[in-house]
Amino acid sequence: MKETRKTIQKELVHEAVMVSCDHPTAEQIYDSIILKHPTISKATVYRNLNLLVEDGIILRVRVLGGPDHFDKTIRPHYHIQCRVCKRVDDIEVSPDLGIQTKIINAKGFEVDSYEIVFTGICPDCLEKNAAKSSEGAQVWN
Amino acid sequence: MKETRKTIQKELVHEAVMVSCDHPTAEQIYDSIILKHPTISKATVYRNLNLLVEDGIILRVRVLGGPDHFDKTIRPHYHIQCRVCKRVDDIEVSPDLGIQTKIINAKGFEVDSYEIVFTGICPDCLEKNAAKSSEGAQVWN
DNA sequence: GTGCCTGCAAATGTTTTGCAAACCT
DNA sequence: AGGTTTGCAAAACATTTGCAGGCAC
Repeated sequence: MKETRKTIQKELVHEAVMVSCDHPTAEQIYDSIILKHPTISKATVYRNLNLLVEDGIILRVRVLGGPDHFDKTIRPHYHIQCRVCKRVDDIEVSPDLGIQTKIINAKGFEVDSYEIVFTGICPDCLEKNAAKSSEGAQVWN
Repeated sequence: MKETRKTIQKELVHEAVMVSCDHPTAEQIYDSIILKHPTISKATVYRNLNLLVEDGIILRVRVLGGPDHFDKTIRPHYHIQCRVCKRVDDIEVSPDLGIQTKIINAKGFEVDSYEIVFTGICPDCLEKNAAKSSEGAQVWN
């Protein structure tokens, strides 16, 4: 059994994720910590995020083609990323998808999990586009 | 309308994807081409893969936490990645998941797409583990 | 001949790692 | 004291980009 020590840095990283309302990236977590504790290094933030994920205290949200985000909510749920501003948010699917691994023809694979990442446009960016397009500008395609 | 020229390199990249039985990464495509055409550069492989994806000739398969894979099969389908050897394979889901974007409570997001990536263990790695564990070794947890 | 495409090297962005010093228990 | 953790810098990894020369049309 590996010993785990309590350090200020570990506490700060944990706190930063717990306090966040969105789903911050390692970079954003680093930026928020450095305001109060300017000597912390980015490597330490990454190391502690990995420890917290391993211990099941926080969730790693991988998105396609960008940095990982982190989530204080452990309960199983899905995520959506805005394709304009890259923000990640939780998503509830109703009714539950109920993907049964046994109904999957997996070519002999033993399926243990799946992840769904939705892509869309967030309310803020929808609104910004509505404003912009009324003056003839096309913000995205 | 942007002109598109026919080049040997473009042809080689296209061919390499079409000939593959698995779902190669850019690196693997580069490795296979360089055997017959040793002067091609990796940047050219990446550039041509991007062009082929843009033109809808091949599919980019993004997996979580690793390099992109490429797929000659355009028909919509899902993918599974072996968490041991990282191999990607096609997967058929029956019945169709039928995720309706309108039944999703998306917190005001306009949902336009989703991707599902399954994770599991491929037949080859299952077999290898069976052999190893009979002699007391644990290959993975 | 125009200008897209290539090869090379360097840059980018994200994350990990080697190492010596500092810290926790 | 002994082993962990930190901070820093450098490496690792996947991919993109700037540029000068080459090739397609």
